[in-house]
Amino acid sequence: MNAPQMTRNQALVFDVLEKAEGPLSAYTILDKLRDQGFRAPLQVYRALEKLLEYGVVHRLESINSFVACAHPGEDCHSHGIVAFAICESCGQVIEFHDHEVDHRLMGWVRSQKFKPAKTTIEIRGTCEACAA
Amino acid sequence: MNAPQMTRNQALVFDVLEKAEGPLSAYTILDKLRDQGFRAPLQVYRALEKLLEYGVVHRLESINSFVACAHPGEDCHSHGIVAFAICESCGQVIEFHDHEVDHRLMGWVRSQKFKPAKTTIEIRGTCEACAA
DNA sequence: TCAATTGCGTTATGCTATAACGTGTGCAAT
DNA sequence: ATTGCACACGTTATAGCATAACGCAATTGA
Ligand SMILES: [Zn+2]
Ligand SMILES: [Zn+2]
Ligand SMILES: [Zn+2]
Ligand SMILES: [Zn+2]
Repeated sequence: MNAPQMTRNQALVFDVLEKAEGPLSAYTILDKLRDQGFRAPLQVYRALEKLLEYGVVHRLESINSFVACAHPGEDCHSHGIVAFAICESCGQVIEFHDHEVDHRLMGWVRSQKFKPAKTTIEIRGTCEACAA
Repeated sequence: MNAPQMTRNQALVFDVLEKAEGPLSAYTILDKLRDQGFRAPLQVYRALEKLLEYGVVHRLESINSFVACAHPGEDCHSHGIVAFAICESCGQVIEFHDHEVDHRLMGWVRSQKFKPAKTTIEIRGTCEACAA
């Protein structure tokens, strides 16, 4: 999925996510866009839905938050499963990919004749900087 | 974490999960336990919190639901990262483990000096029986 | 022009999860 | 026995996350 042309709302939401230090919840995004005329959650969720489709934003299932893709231009859909390490102390997120992990999971999936649609890999813990 | 002795509420919640065909939300569990005297979400969430500690229940982050461990007696904490394949059609969940995946992820984590606390691997898609 | 599609705004609602307070019970130290 | 603590429990209220349903406006393509 390639981004055709972002609408105003999509661009505003994406901009907020790109400039953020870490992942943001939909309601946090909403608050940051009140001055630009955002009034309701749906404005954010509808924009996010498209940005997820375009592959320029990722959803972190384990913390109900969203983050801009760390590999712009590479088209995350093409480089396999995306994994995230989430620091529960500072909120920083590291996005990475591991082809061997993809390979093992897809092997298992094949062996079960399971048809994967969306795969989530999220490691929550403490980043190096935050380590005690 | 080994289960010392379940309280009444914990046993009721666990029983519901064990007898269920698939994962259940906290509120669905609540509804199923109204006849046993459950009135409020906290009764369910508090029981779930303990059951998760004991390792006899897993939380599926991507669908905000809970499922009884498919490998009773093995102590899921001991056999590494737990992964789930979730059929979005019939709701069935397959719990599995792959040491190579663990190994790769833990290798990455070490290389980043990231300290993992809890890792989520969830594959949403369609199971063999539900395939078109 | 007409119909279909898409984005948008608004209101209302539903689902998920926790805060805060108080009660009762079991158990150990004094 | 009394005191203090830990823990489970019950209840009410609130916070946080997400979508349904309606109507309007702009775009596009037949
Ligand atoms: Zn990405
Ligand atoms: Zn950190
Ligand atoms: Zn398990
Ligand atoms: Zn199925």
